[in-house]
Amino acid sequence: MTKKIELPKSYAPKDYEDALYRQWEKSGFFNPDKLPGRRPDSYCIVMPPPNVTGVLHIGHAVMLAIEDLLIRFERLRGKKTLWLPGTDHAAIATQNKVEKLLWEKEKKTRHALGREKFLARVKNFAQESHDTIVTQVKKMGSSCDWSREAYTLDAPRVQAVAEAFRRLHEMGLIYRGQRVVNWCPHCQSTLSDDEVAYRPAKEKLYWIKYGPFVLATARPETKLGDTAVAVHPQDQRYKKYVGRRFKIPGVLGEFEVVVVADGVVDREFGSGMIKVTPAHDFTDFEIAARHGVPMRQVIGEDGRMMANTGKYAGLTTAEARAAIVRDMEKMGLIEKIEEYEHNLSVCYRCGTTIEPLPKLQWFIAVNKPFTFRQSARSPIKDIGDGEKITLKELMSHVVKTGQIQIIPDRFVKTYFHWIDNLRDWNISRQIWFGHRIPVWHHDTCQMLGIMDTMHQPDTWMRDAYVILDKPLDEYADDEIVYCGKCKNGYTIKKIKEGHFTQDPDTLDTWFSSGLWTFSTLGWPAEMADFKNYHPTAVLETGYDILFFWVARMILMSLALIGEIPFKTVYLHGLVRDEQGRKMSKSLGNVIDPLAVAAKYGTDAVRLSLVLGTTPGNDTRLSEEKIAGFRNFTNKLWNIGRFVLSQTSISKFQIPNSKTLPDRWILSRLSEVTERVTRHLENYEFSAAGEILRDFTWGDFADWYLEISKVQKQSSPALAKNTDLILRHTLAVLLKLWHPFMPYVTEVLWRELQGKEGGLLLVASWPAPGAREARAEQAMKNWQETVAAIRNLRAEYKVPPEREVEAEIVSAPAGLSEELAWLEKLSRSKISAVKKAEKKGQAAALAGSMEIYVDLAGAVDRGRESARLQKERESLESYLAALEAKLKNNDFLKRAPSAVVEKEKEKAAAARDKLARIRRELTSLGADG
RNA sequence: GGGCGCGUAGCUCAGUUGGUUAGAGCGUUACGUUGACAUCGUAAAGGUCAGAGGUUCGACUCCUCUCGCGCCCACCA
Repeated sequence: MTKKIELPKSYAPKDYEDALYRQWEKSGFFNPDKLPGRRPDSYCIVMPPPNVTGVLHIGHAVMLAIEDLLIRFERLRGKKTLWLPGTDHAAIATQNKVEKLLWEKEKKTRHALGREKFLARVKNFAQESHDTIVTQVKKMGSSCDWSREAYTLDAPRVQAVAEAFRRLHEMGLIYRGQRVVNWCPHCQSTLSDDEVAYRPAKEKLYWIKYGPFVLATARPETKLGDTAVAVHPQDQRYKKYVGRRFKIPGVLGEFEVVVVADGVVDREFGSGMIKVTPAHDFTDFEIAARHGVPMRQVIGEDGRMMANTGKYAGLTTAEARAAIVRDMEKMGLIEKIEEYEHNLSVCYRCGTTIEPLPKLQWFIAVNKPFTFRQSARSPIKDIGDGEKITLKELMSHVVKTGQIQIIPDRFVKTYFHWIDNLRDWNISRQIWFGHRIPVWHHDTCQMLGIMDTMHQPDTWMRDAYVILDKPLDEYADDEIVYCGKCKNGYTIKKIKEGHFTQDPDTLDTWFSSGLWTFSTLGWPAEMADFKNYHPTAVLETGYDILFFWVARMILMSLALIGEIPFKTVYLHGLVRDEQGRKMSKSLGNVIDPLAVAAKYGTDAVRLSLVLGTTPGNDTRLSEEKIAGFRNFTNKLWNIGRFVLSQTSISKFQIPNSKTLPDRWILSRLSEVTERVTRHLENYEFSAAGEILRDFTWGDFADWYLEISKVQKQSSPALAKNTDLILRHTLAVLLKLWHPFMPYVTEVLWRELQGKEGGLLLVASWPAPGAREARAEQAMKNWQETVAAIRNLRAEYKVPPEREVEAEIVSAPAGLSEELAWLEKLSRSKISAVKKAEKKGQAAALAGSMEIYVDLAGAVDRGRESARLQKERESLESYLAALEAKLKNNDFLKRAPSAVVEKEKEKAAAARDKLARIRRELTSLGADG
């Protein structure tokens, strides 16, 4: 016998959460190596690393809730589970943040501070931000293994990045090239295509006289960099000009262009002819490349006109545009100006208009075949080791063949579409914070390249370097490296003496996060973790970074280790406010997950983010919703409180002798266990949670708990058995709920099991027991009986304290055994009769039973008959529909026989019920 | 310009291979403090599943079109 336990009346999360988390952490069970029992199967999720730019937001909370749910589920199922946490240095985002702070507080730019000092500031900021985030991740109850925590910019990851760069370069996938890139004049950096956002803007379209032609342009200032004119190859109007050169009068005098024919030109837009500015437009750059047209850069990295633009030099592009238009008008070169709307390319971080510029950059080639190397233990299906293939082909292959599954699957299409449009990935960034590109340029060759500007400097310069994949002082002085251009060997000593200069650029932040699934597991070293956990099981993240991140991880993993990074991608939706707007600080509609967790409990917040949501769809969150789930955690708490305070045995066995309600609740529990398990396996978290909630609140609390009160008063033996069922059901429920709401379940588990019971965290997932269909059906009838009596009571406003008398006609066998609880729950005195004896009773139907409730003269006959007539009508139309269906030969002939049978049964039941209602009505009429 | 998603009860959303008299929570209404829980209980009202066609014995579910909302991608200068 254990002593009865007293718990507070309502659940106060803050009294338990922190202590429990510490207890979990201390137990060591977050670390898969310390989990108890034999665990042959590994299961690993690497956490999408939050940026060290600030604090945790509600999006992180969704990510943590779902991943912790998966991890706890699989841990309970006996897998060796690793959830590997970490943070992301988020290069541009973090640098911008610190630059902004620096400017606000000290009115200094990063250049005023200098690279080293500035980086020290960023490092401090990142550290503080990291510490906050870790505390917050813990607050959410995340059961991740902190002993393996990683950071995208810590020493092991720096090593992995350098190694990855060197290997990809060796494979011929990384190259240096002169290309027009997205340049943000504010961030002073290039951006990848995905970092460009679009903003609709009203702009002017200038129709200009262009030598013998007229054409339309939105950017007259780029005329200074024009080197060609392009038309559509099939355009009859201009065919005769193709290949010819023309002198074009301009604001700085005449210049020469060549007319080329290219398919990208739209004959319908403008005059069907475009001016080509290879240095400042992506399309133009490609046209120029296809036709060997020279390039002339006129806009600099500061977003201003360069020295070669005469009197316009130094003006911003906007100023230059105004000035040039004015000058052209004077020269009579402007034909007309139209208004039109189009999408302006802007920096997704700061909103500044993008300037396309030519720059020497590092790229990853996605369309270049390379020699694919398979992983020995987890090879990619249907691809041979050593096969020549492009990254694009590989990336679509693994998704097309289902080796990587994306949930929800509609994103597969989006993924393919993205791949189809993918261009070489620009990985250089002209910012300071991040992974420095591990390349040292050979100064002599660089000089020769620059002197050779008349030719193509980039082809010369792009090979003039060595790659050093570790810090300079880790090399021996006499080690020799070779310049890729002059092919001469140089000692490290020479490099130290300053004959080489390190590339000033850093890598795109997605380069390092692309390695995340394996750089966190020890790669490039062949560590046990890497062998045990790669490929990882699931990558869970928001659909908004499918391209940025998910696709990059697939790319890196395939190229570098010949494996998929994860088997399943689960994409959650974005959390919006109750009006469906994005949460943002400026709108003031953000819900801070930690604030609401403090107010309503972490479990409630987690439930509100998981239930009522579907993958890939945005959800609306309100405090009311969270409060609703707080109510539920309290409900569970009180269920636990009741069981704990009412039961006085500590055993967990199911008794041999069981009542109908006992058999019913166990059967239902089996069904729930089975369905919840299946839904969780299928990533249907919401469905699993709803089934559990309905069972917990409905079947268990509303019915079984109430029935148990009656059973416990019946006999000592029955009371003991009831206790066993109560404790068993609660124990199973706590396990099933644990992945959703770890805290309250762990507290109740401790109270239920005592110290010897161990932590719920590492308990075992329940296996469904046997189902008892007959018990479920019988119970359903009795529940309907209770509901029918309650219904009539409510209808006639019988005060709750008053007991009524009820007669049941054609009650099935077994009524006497259930009588006690039926009477208690319906607050009635029930007797079985052959035929209703008393007058003035209200009637209802439950299953095959007819129930009469004596309302002691309170029955309003008119109302009673109106009620029955209403029921009759709906039943009649229902039956009519069924009968029509059953008369339909096509239905009988074509529908599966099981369906036909089912419809027949329904019709029979309806007919029976209808007959009885009609009887009621006549008796009601006869009485009057 | 392409592509995707959404439109189901007043609100937020479920609805798993087409076969229920279409469900839940919140809200509303009525009654209620019966020793776990008022962060609660019992019961009720509330939907021509955006609209129009089509396929089918049968459509919330599949197809086509229309309307409304949202998102993503794109080299119309």
